[in-house]
Parts: sequence; C-alpha cells; structure tokens
Amino acid sequence: MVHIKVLINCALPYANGPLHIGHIAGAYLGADVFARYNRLIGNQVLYVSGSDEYGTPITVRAEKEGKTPREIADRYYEEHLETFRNLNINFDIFMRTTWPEHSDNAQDFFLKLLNAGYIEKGTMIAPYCRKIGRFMPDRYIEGTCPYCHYPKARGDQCDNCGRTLDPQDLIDPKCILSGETPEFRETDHFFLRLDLLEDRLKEWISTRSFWKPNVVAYTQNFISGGLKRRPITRDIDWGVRIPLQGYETKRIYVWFEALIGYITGAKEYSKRIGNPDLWKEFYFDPEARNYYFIGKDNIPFHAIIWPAMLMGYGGFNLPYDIPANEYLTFKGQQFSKSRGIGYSVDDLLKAVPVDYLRYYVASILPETGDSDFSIEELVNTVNSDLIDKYGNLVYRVVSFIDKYDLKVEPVDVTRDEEFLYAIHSFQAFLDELSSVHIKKGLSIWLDLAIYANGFFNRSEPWKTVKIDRNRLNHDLYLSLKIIEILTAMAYPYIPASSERMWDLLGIPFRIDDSYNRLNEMHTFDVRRGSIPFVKLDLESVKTKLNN
RNA sequence: GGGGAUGUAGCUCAGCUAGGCAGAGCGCCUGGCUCAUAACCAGGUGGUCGUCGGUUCAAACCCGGCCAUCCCCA
Repeated sequence: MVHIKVLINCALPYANGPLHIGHIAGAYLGADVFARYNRLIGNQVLYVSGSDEYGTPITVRAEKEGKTPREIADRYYEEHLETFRNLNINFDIFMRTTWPEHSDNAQDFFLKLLNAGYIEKGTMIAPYCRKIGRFMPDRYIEGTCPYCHYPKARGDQCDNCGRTLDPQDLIDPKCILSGETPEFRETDHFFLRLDLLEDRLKEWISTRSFWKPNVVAYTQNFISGGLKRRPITRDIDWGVRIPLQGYETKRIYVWFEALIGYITGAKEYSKRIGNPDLWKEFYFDPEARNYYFIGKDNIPFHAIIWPAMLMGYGGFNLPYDIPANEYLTFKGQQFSKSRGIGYSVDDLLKAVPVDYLRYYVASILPETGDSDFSIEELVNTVNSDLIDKYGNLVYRVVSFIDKYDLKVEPVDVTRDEEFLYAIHSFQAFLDELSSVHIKKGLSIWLDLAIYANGFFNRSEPWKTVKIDRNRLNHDLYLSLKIIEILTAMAYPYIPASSERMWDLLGIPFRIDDSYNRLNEMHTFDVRRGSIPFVKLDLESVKTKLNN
C-alpha cells in the first residue's frame, strides 16, 4: 500500500457556548474516526482543529454577562478542550485564533492578498451610534422586522421569521447599548474580490465530481449566481488588527481570519514537535490530501471562500474533499442549548460511557441527510448491536475457552472460507472508510459480527470439545482470528474499548499494528475477565441525564 | 424571497449517481441451541416508497407542481 500525507482539518468551534452532540455528529466524530483509520493503514496524519474566538457574538455575550470577551473565550476554550478529551477526540493540536501567531498569519494573508489585488479598499454604509461615538456591528442594532413585524429583530437576522437582514431594513432601528437611533454613515473597509477568482473556482469545482452531491450542488449554484466582492473588515475592537496605518479602530472580520486558523494550527504543531517545516509537507506537497470536516452550515466558507483565499495567496493545496455532514436533530429540531433542545456532550457523558456514545452517534451520522438522536435509540442500539452482537461474541468465546480450561494453539486458517470472508469484509470496510463513508463502515462491521456469531453456532464447539479436539482447536482459533479482525476494525470508532478487548484476547502486538498483521497466525493468550460491556438501562440513563 | 437537502416497514435508516421482482438492523412471531449479558443462530411478520401529475414496455429512482421538516443567504 502506498502511504500518503493526510491533513484533517476540523471546523473551529465558536467559543461562545458548550458543544452539543449535534456538533460532534456534524464534524468531529467522523473526523476522528477518519484520522484513526488513516493512521492504522499507515498514512501520515496531521489532525487540526481549534477555537474560533473573535467576533461579535462573543462580545455580545460578554456584555450580557458583564465579562470581557477574553474571559468568555478562555472559558469555552478550556471547556471545549475538556469535552474533546472526554470524547477521546484527539487532535494533534487545538489552536486558538487569539494566539499572537495567528494574528501574524492572518495579517500575512491580508497583506499578500492586498498586494496581489485580491483585496481592495472601498466604502460601505454602516450604523453609527452618536451617543457611543462609533460604528456598531449589525448585531448591536435591533428593530422591527420589515417582513414579519417581529419587534426584536436583529440587524443581521430576524429570529422570528429567519430572514437575513441589513440594519437599514429594520423599522425603527435602535442601538442595543445606548437605545439611540443610529445614523447610517459611510465607512472605509476592505473587500475580498471573489469575483476575480470566479472562473478559477468554477474550473476547480468541476474537478471535484467525487464530492458529496449536496456539497457540489450547493457550491456550483452559489458560484453560478455570480460572486461579489465581500467585506472582510469591521468596525469592532475584538479581532485581528488590520496591518496598515489609519485603521486602528477596525479589525479583520472573523470569517476571513478564522479559516487561516487551520494553517496556524499546523504551523504551531510543527514548531512544538521540533520540526517547524512539517506543515509545509501537508500544504504544499501536491500528493498530500487536505480534508475539511464541517457541518452543512459551513459549506460556502470551505468550498468557495477558503479555496479562493488559498488561490489568491498561491501555492497552497486546495481542499481535496469536504465531506460536509447534514445535521443531527433532536426530536426533529436542531440541538440548541439556549432553547433547551437536546443535551450537551458533557451531560451525556455523565450518563453514558464514551464509547457507547461514539458508537451510537457513528451509527446515525448524518452523512446523507439529517438524522435524529434519541436516548431510547441510543440505549437500544448500544445494547443490541455493540453489546449483544460484538461484546457478547467476545465474551462467549473467551468464556468457553476458560470454562474448559483450553489453550488454543495457532493453526493456519488463511484458506478457510470464514477467514477469507472476514478479510473480504475488512477490505470492503477499508474501501468505505477511504471514501469517508463512516456509517457504512460500521454497518459492514456489524454484519461481520453477526456472521461470526453464526460461525460459532455452526461450529458447535460444545460438541467438538467432547469428540474432536483438533477440530475444536481449529474452530476456536478461527473464531479468535475473526474477533481480532472485528476488534481492529472497531478501533477507529471505539478506541478505548477496542484496546481493552485487544488486551483480553492476549494478542502479542499492539493494536496500532493490527492492520498490517491480520494474516499472522500468532498465539492468543486469552484472559477471562468480567463482562466486557455492561448494558445500559434506559431508566437509569434518564435519571442521570435529569440530574 | 433565492438556494441546498430530506420525506421508504411500528422505530432508526440503506437503496436513487447508471429506471428492471421494495432492503438492513431493531421490534414482533415461530423454531433451534446452551459457550454467553433473557444472549446467539435459523425462518417468518411487516411498506399506497410524503402527495398530485408527466415521461417510459417498466419509476422509490428521471421531469414538473404541491405539502411537511432541516440548513444557508456573505
């Protein structure tokens, strides 16, 4: 197998609220499975995410809570870090857009694009509060929605009817800080000339026919509507400074600067491990593949704006694939902490072991359409698939060996139909994962677990133990080999549990090496332990969730 | 208002790229088995493929309208 470099970038979560399970399903779990899979097959992986910490939603929140924006960002950075750690989602680096190194990178991009003519100066009309004496972000203006007449519509959007608005559209607009009616004045800003890159983007998208249809369709349509220049600076003070004199009161807008966080993360990781040029191998080697794991809300930024920025800068690899997921919903609605819909990850992890949660979410990952999360389904799926099919398979074989006090000797099973079937499943599994079909991979795994139970039944070791010890040894060894394959396949999804099973089976090398060594007829030093997976009880899970 | 999706068995979802006898897991029913966590295996039950129309010898799949839900609109 030819090994390649794989850069896995994962949407930077915005640091103004806790992560809920919808976020995890949208981007992070799939990315983690994919990263682990790539490492197992021997690819060199760089796995990056980080904390998006600038912008007006954070300043709005800070003002509401009487804190500084930095306090808000610090709090959620720590919280997100902890949540990912608890989920066993192990990025190589989780950067912060408030790092000074990130400002350097963002300013470098800004100047480079400015000098290349892809950023230009211009003016726009913005709300100016005379009482406060400065221009106000759109979100700081409230008024009546011109469409639905909801009285508390924001300057960027109406929460009642969902329409996108301009502050000037509002009837009777008011500054939320001062209560004054804002003036609309001209203000100088910088604009990204997406229009200049339209043709190159179109041509590039036409080479991405292997992407998910929804991503391609969305992107093509977006571009064919005609790209316009887009403002990339704002009149706020919480953001990356503009590296030019005369713009001290303005900042680079968060959507332009946050995307560069992927590069900051890769660079900082390279420095930390003492190989400062490592990141270049992922961004400049044309053989390296760059993946971006995001939710569907992020498609325009990653499929249009980010490639445009990279093209304008020049030399960087463009995204290889953007396997954007749809949404995980809760009873048909979007997860939302503020509206009390669904659960946060931390709440769920108090009630359910991490691998149970990873397993269930992976089994319903919204890869092709929205899918629905429920506690009842979680309990049911974990108990009947993960535990009854796989966990019980491991336990019944281990228990059998222990009960009759057997030592299973290696035999060559490489030509056995059942072994070949398992290897065939494993290959199909690799094919699916290489195409980022996370959910499909899991269903191939489950089918193989069912097949393995069928084989164990057919081989009737409880009969051969009394009449044919050679046959018994052969069949048990074959069962153990299939379990080994299953356990290796499960590792990207449920890493901690797989390692535990690996240990229980007494395989003489580490699970990290498993994908290269499935054909080895090694010994199994099987250890009987307690039941490997304890089943979930719906009522007690619910009780824990409600506390 | 414009755009991207989704709607298939009681439940959760595949199938649609390339039209050809409606699928899986769970649930439920029947049988088998005893190594195992009421587990496992085999067989069965179960659907007007959101809806109305069009194209076709043939439509879950292609085309158009409508309804419901999710997302985006810088």
